Amino acid sequence: MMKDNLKKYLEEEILSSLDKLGIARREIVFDKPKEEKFGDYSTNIAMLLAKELKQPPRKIASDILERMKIDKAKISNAEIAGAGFLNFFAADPYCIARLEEILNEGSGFGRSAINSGLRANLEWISANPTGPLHTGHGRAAALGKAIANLLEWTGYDVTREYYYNDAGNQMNNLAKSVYARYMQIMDPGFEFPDEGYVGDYVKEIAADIYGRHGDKFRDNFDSEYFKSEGENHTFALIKKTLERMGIEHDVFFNESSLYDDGTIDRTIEELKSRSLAYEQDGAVWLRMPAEEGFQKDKVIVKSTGEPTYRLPDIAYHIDKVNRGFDLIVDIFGSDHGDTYKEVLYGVKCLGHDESKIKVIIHQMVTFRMGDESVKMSKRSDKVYSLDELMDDIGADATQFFFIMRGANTHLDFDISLAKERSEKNPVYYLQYAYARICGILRNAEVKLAGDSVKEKWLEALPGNEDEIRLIKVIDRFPEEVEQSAASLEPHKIINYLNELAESFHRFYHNNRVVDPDKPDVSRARLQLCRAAGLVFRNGFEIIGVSAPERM
RNA sequence: GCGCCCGUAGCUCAAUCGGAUAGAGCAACAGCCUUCUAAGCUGUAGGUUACUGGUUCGAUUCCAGUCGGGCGUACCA
Repeated sequence: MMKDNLKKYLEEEILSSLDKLGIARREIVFDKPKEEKFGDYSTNIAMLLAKELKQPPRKIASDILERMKIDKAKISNAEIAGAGFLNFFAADPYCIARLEEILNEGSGFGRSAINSGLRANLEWISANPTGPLHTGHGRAAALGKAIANLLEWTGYDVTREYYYNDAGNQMNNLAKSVYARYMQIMDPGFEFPDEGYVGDYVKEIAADIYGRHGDKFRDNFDSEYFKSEGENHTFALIKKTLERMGIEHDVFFNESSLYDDGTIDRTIEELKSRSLAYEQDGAVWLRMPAEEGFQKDKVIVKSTGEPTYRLPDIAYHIDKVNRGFDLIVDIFGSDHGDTYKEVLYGVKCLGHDESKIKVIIHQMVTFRMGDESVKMSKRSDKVYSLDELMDDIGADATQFFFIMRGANTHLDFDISLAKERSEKNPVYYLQYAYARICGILRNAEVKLAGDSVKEKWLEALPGNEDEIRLIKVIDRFPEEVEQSAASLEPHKIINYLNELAESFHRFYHNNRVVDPDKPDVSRARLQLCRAAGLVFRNGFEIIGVSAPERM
């Protein structure tokens, strides 16, 4: 890729300097300095060598620099600064020439092939069908959507997966809840179960059943029927919400399939035969050794004969490993922070490679409406659903807010703020920049009608400070995508897009793009705008928000 | 009690294997629209990176301890 040229070129030059100095080759790491005066690329190699060579870092830097052949067409300036940093400044003409390549790449600009040929599995949300998704699911939902995109942009073939369980107590509870609401239609005094699901959706399911079957089930609790009605209706709600968020899973993996094909039984036997599990008090316990950091053994099969969630989870992860993925990503809330370790341990001690499994633990989101905290429990009737959140602040802002911060930080989400002052919403800062670009292009169609881009349009670009800075930010997009994908942190893309918007807004403010008196400059700047717009569109696609052409 | 995570400007958060003067947005203050969208731009102010000690050329980052918050610590998921 062209964008690597400068870095690779500098790396080669430095390595060849090291050769001349008789210093062993090693990895040269370049940073993008925080401040412009420190250049576009910076390396601390001289400081790292100081101890080994027992020489002052600045002298080493000077030795290296003297032996480098600096091509002025690429690097306008190279200098030693601070404690011994080597700073390099990209030459303006070189940057400007990049524009043409970027525009040629088009919607592919930012994609890379570093992971092509590899397969990734991303499993997230995975809520059981006992109720609609609530705001507590939002962060994982939004993170997963963006991370799946990031992985695809670096070449992975991504399988988006949803794991669920439609058996067990929770579903029985849903069946009882639906039945109680059904009975209450005919007999308002009918008792509702203590632990029942109180959400309105349960009433709607009951009303639907009553509408179709009348009193057919009066005093006749067909648990399987009510369970299946509950599941179907609830899953429809969940999928509708996901669709609205722009999330589509490729695989819905039903936990019960692990029972049906005997996987669960085989897993138990294997654990027992390897003495990794034992029976006690009528239950089966998994040994959780203190050396691995565990506190005590855990039950994997209850004395009732029913497995706890850990056992199928272990079997499920082994299944994913066996499916041959090169990368397996799970996204959980911090309430699962301990249990995933147990699952990984189970996978490992049964002899499977757990190193391909990466677990993202996101911290809890604190929702509030002004000063009032918002509860998210499914068993409370004051649930704030993901749908309601999207109704209130829009799907874009919802997606954006959930991923704008690192997953591993506690997120404070003031819904009333996002509602009341949505025009102050950071997502609009980015989208507005894009809408502005579209506005300029529309204007150009009118004012510069009939003109087309010439072969040598680049020469007309004045190349002032605002333009050069904007180009440099645009050019960084591919490596930002790579880094963001490698660390599975979509918020980095948002930080980057923020920088892009800032550069663009400043450029826009100081430079008239469409000027019929200067058609060549206009066309050159239009191309710059197109390149910026391209990165916004591609960036929005990754983080999962829309690219509005008007606002 | 024990384990994991977090603690950075008034608020919400960044900070690229440990790097240069710790950065944005919001809120505050002062400016900028006869010009492609002012949902914008420019400037000012705002900090003992919770605290203490350690490791080193250099620590928000790594280590130990203390304090504060979140989540776990179920034969729930």
